[in-house]
Amino acid sequence: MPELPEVEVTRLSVVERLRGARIASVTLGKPLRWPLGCKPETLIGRRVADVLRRGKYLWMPLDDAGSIAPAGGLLLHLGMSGSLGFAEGDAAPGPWQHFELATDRGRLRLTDPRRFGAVVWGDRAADGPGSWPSTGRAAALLATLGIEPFDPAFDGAWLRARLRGRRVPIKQALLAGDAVVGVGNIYASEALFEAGIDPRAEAGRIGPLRCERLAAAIRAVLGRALRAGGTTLRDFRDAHGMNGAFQHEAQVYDREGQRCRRCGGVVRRLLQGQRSTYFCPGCQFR
DNA sequence: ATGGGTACCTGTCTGC
DNA sequence: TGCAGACAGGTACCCA
Repeated sequence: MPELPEVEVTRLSVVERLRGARIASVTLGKPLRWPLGCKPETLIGRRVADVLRRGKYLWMPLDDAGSIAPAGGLLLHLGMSGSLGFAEGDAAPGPWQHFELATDRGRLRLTDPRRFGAVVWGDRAADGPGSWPSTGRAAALLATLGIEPFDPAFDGAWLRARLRGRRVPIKQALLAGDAVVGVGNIYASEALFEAGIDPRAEAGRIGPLRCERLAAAIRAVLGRALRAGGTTLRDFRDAHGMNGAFQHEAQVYDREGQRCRRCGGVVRRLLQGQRSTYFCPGCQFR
């Protein structure tokens, strides 16, 4: 579900409350995608130092509280159907709430019906540079990620260099996340529409000018989605329970058979790598 | 190295 | 009404 805008909206909705919160207990429900990777007791008594985002991951570095335990934090992924929220009162966890971090600032819960999400302990060097995980699974998950789309270094030249030689369709290259992060199935279709590029175009054969347009389109679309509070197709909510509104702004996503808002042609759907792609044949070219 | 397919899991909707 | 099948925002992993 959540692509970069939804993850960032989620982050913004929890960061103030969690920053400085002291962990009192950890409760696990059904297994998520990966095991937590540490004993829950390891977390107790530590404070959440911050809530950061990298791609579609959230990273919560923990103060080590002067304990003998290793320095580290929690890496969260919302998968396809995950969302975060704070439990009200003493409500028992719902059937889809598989992780709870009880703190002195409230009880953070991950709700995730499909359980493609994850919460993973990440080690970081106690005196290492920065606060990101340095070893283990959490570090490995972050290691292959591409550039952040809002990084000033991300532009057409960067994109073109990362796509060079790749023969997969551009839509699939964007989803792979090793060139630029955060673009999922919705925003890949939307960005390609905005850039006027056919999703079937060979990634490595897109010229400099069109790469520039695509990089700009990715930033523009993600920015608009962020300002709209993300996209809520079904279950996405931020931690305040707010829906996103970008689905009303989508030009092609989930609009198969409807009129293109730009040219009046008919929006088409096709399958690429088992995922639906939406595009307008009248506005997008190879 | 790249690319294709499979797998994980559950809910919802469509069509027969 | 029941039921099978398709499909859903992600991505690691295995094999060619």
